[in-house]
Amino acid sequence: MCYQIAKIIIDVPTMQTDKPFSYLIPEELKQLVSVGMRVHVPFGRGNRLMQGFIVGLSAASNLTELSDVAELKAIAEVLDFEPVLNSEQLALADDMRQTVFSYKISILKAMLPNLLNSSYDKVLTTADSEVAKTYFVTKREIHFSSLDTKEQAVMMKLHREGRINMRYVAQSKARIKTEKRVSLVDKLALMNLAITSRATKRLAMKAFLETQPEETIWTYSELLVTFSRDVVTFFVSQGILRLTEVEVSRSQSYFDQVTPDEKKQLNAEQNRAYEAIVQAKGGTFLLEGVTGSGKTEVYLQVIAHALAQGKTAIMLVPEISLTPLMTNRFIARFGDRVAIMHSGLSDGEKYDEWRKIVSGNAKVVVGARSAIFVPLKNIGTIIIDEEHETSYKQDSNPRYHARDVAVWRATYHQATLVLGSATPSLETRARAQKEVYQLLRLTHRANAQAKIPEVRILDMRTHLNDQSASFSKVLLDKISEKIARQEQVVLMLNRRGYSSFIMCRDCGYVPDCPNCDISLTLHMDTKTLNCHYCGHTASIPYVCPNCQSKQIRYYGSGTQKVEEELLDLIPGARVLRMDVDTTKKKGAHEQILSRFGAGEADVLLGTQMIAKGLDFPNVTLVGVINADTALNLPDFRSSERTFQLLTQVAGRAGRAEKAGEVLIQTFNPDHYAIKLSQTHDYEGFYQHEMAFRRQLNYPPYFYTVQLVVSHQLEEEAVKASYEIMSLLTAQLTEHARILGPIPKPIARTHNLYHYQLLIKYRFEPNLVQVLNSVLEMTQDHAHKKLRIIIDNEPQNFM
DNA sequence: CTGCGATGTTTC
DNA sequence: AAACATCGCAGC
Repeated sequence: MCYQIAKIIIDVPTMQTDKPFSYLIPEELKQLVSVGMRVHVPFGRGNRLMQGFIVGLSAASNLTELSDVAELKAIAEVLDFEPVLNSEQLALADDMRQTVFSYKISILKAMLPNLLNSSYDKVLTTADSEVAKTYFVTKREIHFSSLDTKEQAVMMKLHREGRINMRYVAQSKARIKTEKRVSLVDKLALMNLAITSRATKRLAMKAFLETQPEETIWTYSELLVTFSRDVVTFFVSQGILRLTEVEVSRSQSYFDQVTPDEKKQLNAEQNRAYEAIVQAKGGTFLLEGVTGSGKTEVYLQVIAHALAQGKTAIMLVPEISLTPLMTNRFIARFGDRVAIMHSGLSDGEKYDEWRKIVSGNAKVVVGARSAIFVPLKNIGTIIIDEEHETSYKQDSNPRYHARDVAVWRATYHQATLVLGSATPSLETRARAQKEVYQLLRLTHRANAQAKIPEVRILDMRTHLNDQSASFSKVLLDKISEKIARQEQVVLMLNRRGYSSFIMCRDCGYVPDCPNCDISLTLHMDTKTLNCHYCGHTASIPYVCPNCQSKQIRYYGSGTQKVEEELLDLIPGARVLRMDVDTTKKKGAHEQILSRFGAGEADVLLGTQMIAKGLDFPNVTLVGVINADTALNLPDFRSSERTFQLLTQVAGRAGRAEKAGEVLIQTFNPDHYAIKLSQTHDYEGFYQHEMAFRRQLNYPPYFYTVQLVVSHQLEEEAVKASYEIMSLLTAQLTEHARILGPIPKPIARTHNLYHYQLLIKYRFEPNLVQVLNSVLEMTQDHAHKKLRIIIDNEPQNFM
């Protein structure tokens, strides 16, 4: 069969272009192309080159939609020797298009490492000698993207006048890793260089360089350890040092540092779960195991079993748990058959890991959400740890849930799917109840000496402490006691609703973002006020714009403030703080944890991020400063979140032979989410919460779809959301409930007003069709500038 | 009538 | 997304 025409999805994410376009396959490419490859094709009136994916091939005779084959344009370039998307991934994308309301191209791109996305540019040349003299002095060609907007405007004008030629280029991004090197090129100049005695840093570097022979080469980063960037730049500008970039390989070295380990003996419960999973031919399991019950060991052995069968495995963990500590357990067990996929990797490293998977060298993939798409063949098992984590749902397009993709892929491969958690999501637990999933329980800690910690709830209304807003006396005394016994303490601050800001002490003025309905966040590192939604920055005022007072005070983040208070109350306590501020730098997260593990601090104070997976035997006290801040959020899952968080963090205490204690401070001691976490009673919580969900028709009894309508003008947003609501009411069955439209909790961001609608339904055969008609409606003439987001099973309502 | 900016249309 | 077409309006 000789195919002449390729169906191609173009890299333009709009409704109108969300369909395959037909292109001729030039004779010389006929042997090269196949489905799943990337190509560059001329697109649109200007024939600019765009990347596309071949999703189908056909003979010319099958072409019915166009009258003349000659009207088709031809593929310009084939980018791959082998398809980058296999048939499974293409089929998955087809199905996801039906459930995830996002464009096909966005779904396809989500499946691939970023490096495989082309970058686009225009190259300018000129035959006009006058233009050449003014603009093309140093080079014959100019890359459009290298110009600033003013210059770009000039070039556009010259192009319109026909004095400049424009050529489109599209490029698959560079795959070469480089490293900056610094070499000493002119020692003579160094000797003659006069530096004033006040420039001590420069003098220090000069003195150092004088001891080095000419032609010495350092890596840039190595020099930066001792000298600041400014100083190095100074010597470069003097022509004494030269900066160069060299290619280096991204070879993985992380396997060498890990000592291999052997499988551990499973206890009776673990073994029962293991046997149930490996005996099964496919199907989904819910592994509900208390914190510390050894779920990971079960996962490891399930994976080992799959490998022994010649199959492969995907292991998903939440991004935040994807630490070297965690991945090393997999590397220790499976060696270089493991590929790691997480956001900390550079695009190049991700690409290398992806290559390792495509080539078949990796058999086990450990990664965060997006790792669910990896092109492993012959998958035997997929495991999702901490399956209740909301980070498995992507909160930007394409809004897929990794759990749903996992179910699809497990079915495709007839693989077993294991969902593990100490506190499963209600949706999952309910499916286990209905025996859609098979429920397996681990009720004991794997380490027989480790006991489930004792939890005390402190009613902050009766434990108020005049010395401190954050700490009750009971908690303070306990912390001091533990420090005295040289044991360690983990303190968690439920951060939601806290961030640093500035406020006028006299009139209470708090600066807010001009584009969004939210106050600006203080960033001490840049000394600016930033908006977390739209990125707007403003400088810190010295004088209150409202009352001209100079009494402007800085309010630190919750953790910062609590740290200050703690140091005030227990002088000499060694505290490590872990929050967004202290973990911004790459590797900072691990560094803090390893310092704490090494006993360099008595107290680890942090936000939610310390609730997961930490395993420090010397931690005997866990304190929760404010258990309830998430409880009052306008989200029907707030109780579930609170219960999960408290249970997770309580699990950090008493991991070894020393008994652990947990103290939870709260203003809502009678709330069931808090009370039931005291007894680690997940099943009790499940029953209670299910009754609540049933009463209010929330998931898992009902499915939900959220629609968010945004427009610059509030009345337009309101108008459109009412139109959508009437469309929905007319087309859905009378069993569907439509809530709203109501303004979003943060009603305005990016200068757009947001209104939301929530559809709750149990069975709506036409739902996909109806929602697509909503999408079409919003593309209408009358609805320009209207933005709409359709979120199937939303996880966040903020 | 010319020249532009804003707005709309189309992309195999 | 971005080029190109079209519309409408200011300036002569």
